[in-house]
Amino acid sequence: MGRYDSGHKEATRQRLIDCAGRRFKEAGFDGAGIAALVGDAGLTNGAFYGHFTSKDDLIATVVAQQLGHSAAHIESLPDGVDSTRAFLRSYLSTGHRDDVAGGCPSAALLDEIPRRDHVTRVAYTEGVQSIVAAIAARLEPTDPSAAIDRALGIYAVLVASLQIARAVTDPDLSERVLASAYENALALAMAQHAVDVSPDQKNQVAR
Amino acid sequence: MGRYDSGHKEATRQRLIDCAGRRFKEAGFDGAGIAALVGDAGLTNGAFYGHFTSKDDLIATVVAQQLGHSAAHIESLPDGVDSTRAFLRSYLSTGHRDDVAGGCPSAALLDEIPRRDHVTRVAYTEGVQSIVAAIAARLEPTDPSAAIDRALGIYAVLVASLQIARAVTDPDLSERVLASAYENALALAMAQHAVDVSPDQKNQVAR
DNA sequence: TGTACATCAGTGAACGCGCGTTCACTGATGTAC
DNA sequence: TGTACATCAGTGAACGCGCGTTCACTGATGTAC
Repeated sequence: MGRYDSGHKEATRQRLIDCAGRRFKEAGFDGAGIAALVGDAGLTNGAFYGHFTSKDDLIATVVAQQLGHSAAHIESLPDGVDSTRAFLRSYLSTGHRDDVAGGCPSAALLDEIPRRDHVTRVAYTEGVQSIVAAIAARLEPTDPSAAIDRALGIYAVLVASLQIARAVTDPDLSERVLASAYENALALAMAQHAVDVSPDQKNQVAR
Repeated sequence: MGRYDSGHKEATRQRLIDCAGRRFKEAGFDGAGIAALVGDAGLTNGAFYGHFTSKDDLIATVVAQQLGHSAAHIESLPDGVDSTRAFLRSYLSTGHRDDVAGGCPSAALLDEIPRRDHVTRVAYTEGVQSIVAAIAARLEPTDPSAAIDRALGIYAVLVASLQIARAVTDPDLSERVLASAYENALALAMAQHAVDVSPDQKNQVAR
């Protein structure tokens, strides 16, 4: 046996993943260097390769865990409309907007995912499916398939609105983006689709 | 006078901006190098600094133009619901999904904007306002302020759905994301908000 | 109990590489006389 | 008409720098005998 008790290396690895999550969300995958995030975890750069085979390996691991946290958070929420409202409020709060490092991984990193390797994209795919399923489970499950479709729309509104609220320099506009996203997400969550076209009409539109 | 006719330098500058737009959307601001994009425009790297003071200067210029193109495109659309539907269809098409370099700048770059300098963020802010105003102008303008709120939601659904459709490895899921985004965007475009809460109720929710 | 050795998480200097940026230079053209 | 010079968009080698990655080494501990 070595100098450290069992579980020590695993704990260090987890610390690296958590620090990397914060750094990646703050600076992007390209913008966050190994030396910096390994320093956050209280190590020096050489230690990194005892835990991960490459930066891409770390990225895939971080993406899987971060999206897993999102899904687990939504699943842990109590049932009911009030709880759903509270979730939308907190997701679209200025606190969340201003906490990129600790916030939603999709809002911080989504458009960089398509540029990453296959393992990372698979991790993201599975994560999104879990999150959307968790949102769908909160909607009236009369039609599970329709609930997934609405959940996708809600997640899209949340993610892009947070992205826009963060990108924009005008504070009033930023708050308006968050406020209108709340209304729009709630509309998708509560309402049946106002436009309920028949399959025939759908095909006409698709043409 | 020099060796080139008047307008030559301006044309070269525009060529650099266009090539940079494609490269940035493909590889991200960090991932696209000056040498590569200057090569696309048929020049060598030293020529760059005759046109821009820095890479950040180029980025701000590209962001302003790219979002300007988005707004101009929407403004150029004919009036009417059918035209709106056609726009949503084409934005959410697999063709657009697979053409990152030629497609929507927000879908490709949004979450990198908050990390860029102030000039770039101001350019983005103004661009988003134009785009949202152009979308709002297509909605029944009974209440202009409410139209802006719905337009923000529509833009959010479009952008994030395209991002997700690009990130995901499962082709069926990718197409479903696009299809459900169409339904959700249309619902926001056509319907009055199903949940039309009074100010009092709003405050209760906000608590 | 004491000594020699194995283990292994972490160290830190060094590597090649590509980046953004600089700068002395080129060379085709227009202008001055 | 001919020659010398100014202009200026573009060239291409070079710069310092930080990146991801490698690797010989350290040193605190457990094990063997």
